[in-house]
Amino acid sequence: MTKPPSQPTEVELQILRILWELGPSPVREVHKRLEAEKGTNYSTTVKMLSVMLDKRLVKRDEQASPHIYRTTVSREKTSQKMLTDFVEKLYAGSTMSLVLQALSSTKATRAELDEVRQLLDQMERP
Amino acid sequence: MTKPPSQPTEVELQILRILWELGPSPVREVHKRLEAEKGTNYSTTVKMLSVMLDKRLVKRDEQASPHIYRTTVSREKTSQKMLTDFVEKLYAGSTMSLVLQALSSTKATRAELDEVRQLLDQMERP
DNA sequence: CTCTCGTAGCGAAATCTTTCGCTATTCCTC
DNA sequence: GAGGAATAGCGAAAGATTTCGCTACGAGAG
Repeated sequence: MTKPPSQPTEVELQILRILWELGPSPVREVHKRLEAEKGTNYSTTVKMLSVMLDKRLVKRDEQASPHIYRTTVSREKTSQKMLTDFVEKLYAGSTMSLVLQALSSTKATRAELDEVRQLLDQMERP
Repeated sequence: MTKPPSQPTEVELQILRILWELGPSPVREVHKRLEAEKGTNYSTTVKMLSVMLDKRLVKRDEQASPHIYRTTVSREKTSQKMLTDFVEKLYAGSTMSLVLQALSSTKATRAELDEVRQLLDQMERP
């Protein structure tokens, strides 16, 4: 229970994504989405949320009549952490390797490319 | 068994990494590394390799006296696939969002930045 | 007040992944 | 050839994650 908080699991991440998108919501709303994505039972959603509550991935307002769940972790922090982990596992920690691979395997509009260029320039003057 | 081939699991990936690094190797060699990383038993390594054999993640030469295992998937293909999946799950499929986040959260040398610039330029002329 | 429906909570089953004990089998070494 | 060490192979336990059935409670309708 008090382990080093590891990565969210598959379903946990799915739920986090739904909550990030919807904002604080009752189980019912989360369930609607989850069911649409994978056809699982309402009980499953309730249970998963309770598991996530234990892990402190979400918290809830029990005052509100249908309890309202909200994430305790931001999308940015979470994806940052997962990204770091991902880079560590697959690119031996080299973020640049990942960037190069990501870029070279995707199409991008002129505007997007410019945006990246701008960021690169910005990185050069601290 | 005949499911859509999903992502390699944690340990599977660890073993793939070892094999990518060492090249084709007997269990013993893989085990040395794995044990160093997480102190598991020799039997575990054998079993994991056999599971991975079932999943076609590795193949082996049974002629050679200690059997020789080798990956069936390249590091590039695999990381590409995992990257796509990752982007899908966390950035709603937008590779550019990932690139931006990755860049903005890392330090890079001048040379590395230039390398990225070069790639960007290249992407602009089809 | 009683019924019904939406909401909550659990425990336990199902699934997957990881780990290892025990048993062969092979192959040196003496 | 006998004994010992390295190599293989399983099946089953241990763990982790996901799923759901069944029960209970509370609020509003009749």
